[in-house]
Amino acid sequence: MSETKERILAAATRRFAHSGFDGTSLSHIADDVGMRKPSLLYHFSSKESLREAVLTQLLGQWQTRLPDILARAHSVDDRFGALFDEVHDFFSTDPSRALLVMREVVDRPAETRTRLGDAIRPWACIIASSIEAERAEGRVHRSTDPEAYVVQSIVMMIGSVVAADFSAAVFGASAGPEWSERQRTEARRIARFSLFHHPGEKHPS
Amino acid sequence: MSETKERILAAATRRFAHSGFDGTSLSHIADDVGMRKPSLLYHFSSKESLREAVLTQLLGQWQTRLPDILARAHSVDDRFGALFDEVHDFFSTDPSRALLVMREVVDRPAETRTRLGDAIRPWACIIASSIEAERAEGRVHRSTDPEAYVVQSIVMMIGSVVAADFSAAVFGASAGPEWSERQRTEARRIARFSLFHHPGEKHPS
DNA sequence: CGAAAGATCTAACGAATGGTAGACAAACAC
DNA sequence: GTGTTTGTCTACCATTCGTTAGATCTTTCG
Repeated sequence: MSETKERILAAATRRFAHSGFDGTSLSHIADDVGMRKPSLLYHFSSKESLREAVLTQLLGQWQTRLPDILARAHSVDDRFGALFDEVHDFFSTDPSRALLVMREVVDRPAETRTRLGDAIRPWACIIASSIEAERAEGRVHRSTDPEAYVVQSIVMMIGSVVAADFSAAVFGASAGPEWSERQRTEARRIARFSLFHHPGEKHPS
Repeated sequence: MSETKERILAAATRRFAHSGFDGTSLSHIADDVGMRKPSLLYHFSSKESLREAVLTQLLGQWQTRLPDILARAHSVDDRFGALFDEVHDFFSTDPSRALLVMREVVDRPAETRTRLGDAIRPWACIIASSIEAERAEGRVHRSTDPEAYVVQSIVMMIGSVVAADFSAAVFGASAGPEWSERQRTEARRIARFSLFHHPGEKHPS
């Protein structure tokens, strides 16, 4: 892919994530790149094809990182923490990813069910059945619903990234890496404590 | 408010939630109500004022239900479960509410920080400090970050409603009340187990 | 050099959008 | 009855949007 196309794609990704597809005009993107609208359409034949390219790139990045994620989840001692951090990092290092996923889900439900669904289903099912196995052996809470648990975990990761600035304002905290880190830590703690049995640490005294 | 205005407001709420503000034209809303665009603008002077009215109504519904929520959270034995169910019900009984909140957060971050933030801050802080108190007395996990916990809980409730149809498709489940109920139950379980100490139920034998 | 290909530009088009002007009709006030 | 208010309409306007046509400039290649 030519360097120009990549710059257009980067600008479009940022704009679509930030303002939404309908809220972004080709002129906006063209301005970001430093060219005129028709020049942009020379590289991408239509606005729709630009959306396609943005989504394809996002899913590509996801598929590229998948092996790393699964490998680290098997090699490391703390499989759960490693898996959680990897997935969370994918979205938090570039919040545009979280915003794009969320916007696609709500703006184009039908298309997203197949396109995004197919990309997520494999490992979502693997993780769910893995949790189910642990549940059968009594290592995770008996009342756990593995599939619903996976959904809620993903929702927490994406949602907390998307709402980071807003949630910081609610509590009068300054939005930034510190607040994001608190969210990440708490999300991981919630995911872990709600899944595994923990020794009662009541009355630490 | 006149009955006509209410019908317009209802249609606008549905459209804004479903297709977004930018993705909705006044003609769409007018068609839903069964009138022409200028007639609609007779009741709401501009599209922006319509958005304002939709948001005001949503916040009004929230403020109206607040007393019930807090009252039930104090009268009932299971305060936590009652509070969770009340808030969750608010969004799940009318998913448009969840969609609208989310869209406002991502589409108009600056305005939302003050408008929505002011509406949520009071009780979010109350709950957070209430959790903090329980934490100090050792009734909730010591590692809990109360403010971050509240954020994650809200994110779970809103996010799982917004993504309900999509998540059902991922796991091949049929989207519907059954799937929603599984999500709600699991979200509540996650929120509860990650907050309170629980007796080890390992090896139930 | 000269032709071809690649990339960007200006100009414009058709469609859709938010909004306005003003006619028209029904309901109400006096 | 007559005037006024209320509500809906048709027609239109200005703007913006995605897209196309075609000229212009640059680079490549023989």
